[in-house]
Formats: sequence, structure tokens, C-alpha cells
Amino acid sequence: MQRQKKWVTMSDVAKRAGVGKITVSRALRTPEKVNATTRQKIKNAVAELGYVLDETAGALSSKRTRTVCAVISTLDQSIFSTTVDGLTDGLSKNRMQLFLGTANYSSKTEEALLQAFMGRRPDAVVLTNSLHTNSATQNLIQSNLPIFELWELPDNPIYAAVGFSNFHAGRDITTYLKARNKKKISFIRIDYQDECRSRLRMEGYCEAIGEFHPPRIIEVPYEHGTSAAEYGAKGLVKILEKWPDTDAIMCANDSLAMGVWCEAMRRGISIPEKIALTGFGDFELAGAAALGLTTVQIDGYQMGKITAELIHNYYSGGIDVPTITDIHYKIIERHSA
Amino acid sequence: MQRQKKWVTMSDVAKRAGVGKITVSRALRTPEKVNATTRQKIKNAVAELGYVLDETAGALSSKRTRTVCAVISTLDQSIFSTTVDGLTDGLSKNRMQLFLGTANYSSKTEEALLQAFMGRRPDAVVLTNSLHTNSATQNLIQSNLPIFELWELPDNPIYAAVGFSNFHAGRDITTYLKARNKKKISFIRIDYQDECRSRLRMEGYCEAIGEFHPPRIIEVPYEHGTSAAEYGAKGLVKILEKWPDTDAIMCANDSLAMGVWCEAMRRGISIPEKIALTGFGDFELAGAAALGLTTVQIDGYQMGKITAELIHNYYSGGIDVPTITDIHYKIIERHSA
DNA sequence: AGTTCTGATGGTATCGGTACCATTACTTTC
DNA sequence: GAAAGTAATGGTACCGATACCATCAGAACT
Repeated sequence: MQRQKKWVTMSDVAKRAGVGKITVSRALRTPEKVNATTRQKIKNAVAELGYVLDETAGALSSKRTRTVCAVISTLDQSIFSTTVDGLTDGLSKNRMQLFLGTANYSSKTEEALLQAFMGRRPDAVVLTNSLHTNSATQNLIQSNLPIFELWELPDNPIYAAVGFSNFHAGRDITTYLKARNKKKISFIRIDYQDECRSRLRMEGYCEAIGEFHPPRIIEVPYEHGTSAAEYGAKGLVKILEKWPDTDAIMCANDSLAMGVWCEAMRRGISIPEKIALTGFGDFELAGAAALGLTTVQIDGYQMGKITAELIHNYYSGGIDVPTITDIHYKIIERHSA
Repeated sequence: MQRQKKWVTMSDVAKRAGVGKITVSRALRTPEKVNATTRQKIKNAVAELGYVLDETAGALSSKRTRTVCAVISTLDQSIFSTTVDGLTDGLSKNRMQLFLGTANYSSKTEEALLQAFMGRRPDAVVLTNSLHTNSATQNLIQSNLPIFELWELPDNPIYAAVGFSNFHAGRDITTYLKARNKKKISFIRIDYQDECRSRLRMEGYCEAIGEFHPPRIIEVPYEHGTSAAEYGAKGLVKILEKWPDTDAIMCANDSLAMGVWCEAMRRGISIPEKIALTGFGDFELAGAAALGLTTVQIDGYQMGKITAELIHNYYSGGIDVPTITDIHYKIIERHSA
């Protein structure tokens, strides 16, 4: 282990510029409150010394860390990655930074992570896991921090939610298939632990199917190491066995759909002629140059960016943070259905 | 804006447990130095008051923030996402947390981000962009912090590198194709700004091709909004025009390969019979249940985890951090080549 | 018995900023 | 012309931990 650099302090800058250190602080935080000449002197001193303001110390005295903690299920192959991009971009515009942690679809891990994050005294907390332990929820409420739940719109957000209705999305894409004269529609999903969003899409499917025909659902519990595409491929096989007259398959996400697609290819089943296929998420592989998959598009980047802005508003005062921010979704019609 | 919660402090805990606050600090940091009875009293007081240690204050006095700043090109559809998962997992084991920022393949943005991150006084910095501005490099060196460059092994790391040789990987997969009796091998890559890794793979390809035949390279500058699959599809078209006798295509990443694959499907070109295809990265879409793509696998999660451990070692003393940590890569043979 | 060592604990200064209040000079208002 | 207001700056007391040194009791050694 090597020695830490001796950082230049604000007092050093103040001495060099011939002013009080509080004036240096003001020149950096609220330049408009400092005379232009003084400001220039300080600016020069900062540049000459290579001074970088210590946010750590600032946080302690101002009781604002300008940090946000986000707990994500996982980033790997994940719909949340663009949201994190949006968050970091949006936050850095307001001199804020993001602490990131991954909870692996486990609300127990999420709880432990949140505990550790509380020690960082964040100004806000962002969650993408949909289910939390009781204890975690209690701690979050008691922290009195603005908590943002993303990628769904729960009935009772802890503080605020930014997302869309997975239920409605599932319902609408089912309706889309019915409108295209599909008679027998099956649904595939992976059942992740502590995760309810794909179930909500499924419930939307059930509602839209209604009396049309008995629901045809393939649900597989998630096992570590198995890829979504694999579940999709196996799902198709099961569907062909159980319900050979299926003419449309809805997948709870695009990766599943990719598995279905490839398995169909291997078996010489043409999509969409024999079976129509839809996904969810509009991943890269769904694009026209790739599978050309009809799917549901959600602007995850925007969701992150909006959340960052809401956090900023919360601390700027004046503007109330809405409990629910619906960013909507869009059905993207492509070749597969 | 609402009022912040009044946090419980260490003094509150000390009062409640009937000890000095320094003993509380010790009980939490180095429990073995505190008598078991005292420790229990403190533990009770902590639980009763719901105390969470303020790392912000601890950082100021100990001059160790227990944070790491990572600048990533992007997380969206990115090879870096598993690395970030590995980093956060590895760090949280040692009570450290990750600050994340995205630089969008621009070294200018990276420089600005690093400047902001320096204000957080991190204990280490992790970079995945391969190219940095001069000024950023200078500042990093002067910071005297351990800097970790990932996903390549540069000749002169700023401090240390954890990764593998993209050059060798590109060379080896070319050799793999030659060994399978491929006679005319083309290469496709996207030219990202401030990013050199896929160029290194290409150089590996060139070396392995040698005198075998003149290099056949399709390079397209990246434009925002165009997906890699799209570049792949267009790349195949160009190759068919320029070099109709091509019997193998190497793609600089799996997303490109997906575009090639799908375009080949649409044109009735069979893979691997007519054209063999390889990718890079072993994304989910490459798996056997999906495309069955022969590709190069890199354990990005492990890379992040190892980096977290190196950072821990750096501060634990004793163990020197190696300048180069080669995590190697593996050619995964599947159906496509 | 006197000296030294170890284990357990506490007091005080300090980390590097910002909040809060005070001061000064100069302008504006009635 | 006195009172009040405003712009620019500075002094001092914190924020909530940890570092460093001091203290003290009891064990172990000479």
C-alpha cells in the first residue's frame, strides 16, 4: 500500500488568492454571489494548485452528500442497464453521483445492500427490484428519504414510482394478437425469485384472453446458469406437445423469444406464418436487422433520466414529486407478428 | 423538499451503552479489541437506536472513503455490465462501494467525469475506456491512486491492468478458422470513437492471415442510433459484393454476428455450410439454444471481482498489486464454425 | 517489591468543508 | 439626513467520525 496524495485544501486556495476560505467556497458553489474580480483570482489559484473540492467534507457539514444509491437486480443482459445509464447521465448534470449495487433478484441481498448504503447517507434511493423484505421497507420508510421504485407502478409506492404498467402492457399485446386474428395464444415466462413484473404481464395476458380460451401458460422457475433463450427453446417444445394448435406465442421478454425463434428455425416452423411471436423489452436482437420481433418498447434510459430530474426537483424545492410517473410503453410492430 | 431525518450518532449510542464513543467506534470497526461484555452492551444500544455508522464522517477523519469510482463506456448491450456486477459484488464484501459513471465512448466525457469523481476522493479508479485524453492521464497519475484499466492489457498501464489480449484473441480465432480449412476469411468491425479494442482484434486477424490472402476488412464508423446487428447485416451484403468467394466471416462482437446471421437467413445462405461465422464476447444470443455461435468467451464478472480483490489487497498491505493480470479468454466451439 | 507488558478504555484534536451570524461600505428610500 | 437595504466578505462553530496519545488495572517477569 502506498501513501495517499496530500490533497490541496480550500485554505490553501484561500491563502493563495488572498481571501477567506469561505469566499472560496462561495466562488465554487454560488459564483454569482462573489465579485467578478475576486472570482477570477480564486479561479486562478484553483487552477495553479490543481484544487479539487472535497465533496466528502462538504457532505458532512452541509448534510447533503449529493449521492444516490441504486440497487439493481443485475446488469447482465438486463433491461436495467439503460436505466442506470440514464440515471448517471442525469445525476452528473446536477453534480450528483450514483452508488451502484446488485442484488441478484434476492430481496435478502437487497436488504443487506440497503443497510450498507444507508451508511453512505444518500440523498435518495432507487430500487428496481419489485419486492422488498418487510424489514427493508420499514427501514426505507423510517429513513425519510425519497425512495424511487422503477419499472413498475405499484399501488402503494414507498415514496414515488417511475415506470409503466406491466399488466396493461401484457394485456395490450394480447389484444394486438387477437386483433390479428390469432386464435390460440400461449404465454411463456421465467419465474424469478422476488420478482413480480413478468407475472403482472402474465396477468394482463389472462385478463385479455378472458373467455377466449383457457389460458396456456408455461412458467419455469429460474435456475442459475440457464439462459433465457434456453427456457424459450424448451418452452416452445412444451407448447407444441401440450397445445399443438397454438398459432401465437407471447414471451415475457425478448431473450425468451429469441430462444423460441431459434428453436422454431431448427424445427422448420415458420414465423409468423405458422406461429406468430412477440417479445417484451425491444432488445437489440429484436431489431429489424436481426429477428424483426414484434415487441413492447420501454424507454429505460428516459426512465433513469426522469428519476434523476425528480431527485433534483425534490431538493430544489417548490416542485412536488409526483407519486406516480407513467412513462408508458409502445408496441413495436415488426415481422414476427 | 422535505426535512432530513435526524440521524442517530455514535455519541448517542455511547451514552446509551454507558461507554465512550471511541469504544463504540472500535466495537464496530475492530470488535476483537473490545471486551465481550462491552461489545454486547454496544450491540444492544445500536439495535435499540437503529444506528447506522456514517461512512461520510468516517471517511473524512480516516482519509479512506472506502469507495471506488468506475468510468464505463456504456452499460447498454455492453460487455461491461457483468464486470460492473463483479465489481460491486467484490467490493461490498470488503465494505466498499462503487461510484458509477458512463462516458459514452468519448474520452472527453471520461475526462469530465473523472474530474467530478476526484471530488469524491475515491480509494481507487476503474476504467474500461481504452483511450484517455492526455490531461486525464496526467491527472490520474498525479492523483497517486491505484488506477485499474480493464478489458485490455496495455503496454504501459497507468497503474495496473486486468484483462486479456484482444490481439491474441483475434489472432487465435483466425487460426481456428484456418485450421478448419477456411480459405477466404473476412472481418467486420465497428469503429467506435476513442476505443481501440476491436482494432486490436482486427490486427490479430491481420497477423494470422499474413500471406494467406490479402486482408478482407469491413470497417464502419459508429453512428448513434444504429444497432450493431444492422452493421452486421449490411456488412454481410458488402462482403458478398466485394468478395463473393468468402467462406468465413469473423465479427468483432456477437451482436454484429447476429446481424450477419439473420441477413444470411433472409438470403438463404446456410451457416456454417456456405459461410462459417464467428463472434466475440459469448453474449446470451450466442448460446446453443439461440444462434449456436462459435465465439470467444471472456469472464467479465471474474474480471470485476478480481479487480475488487486487488483493490482490497492494495490497502491491506503486504501484497503487491501486479501490473498485469491476464484473465485469458476461451474459444467456444459451437455450430456456426 | 519493582518493573514491564498487555488489554481495555477514554479524552482531545482533527479531517475539510459549510451554516450561521457579523461586519463593512455603499446605495436607496422617505 | 437618518433609517433601512444590499453586496461582498470574513470569523467561528460545528458536521460525525477516527487518529493519536494517555490512563489504569492486573498479569508476568526479574
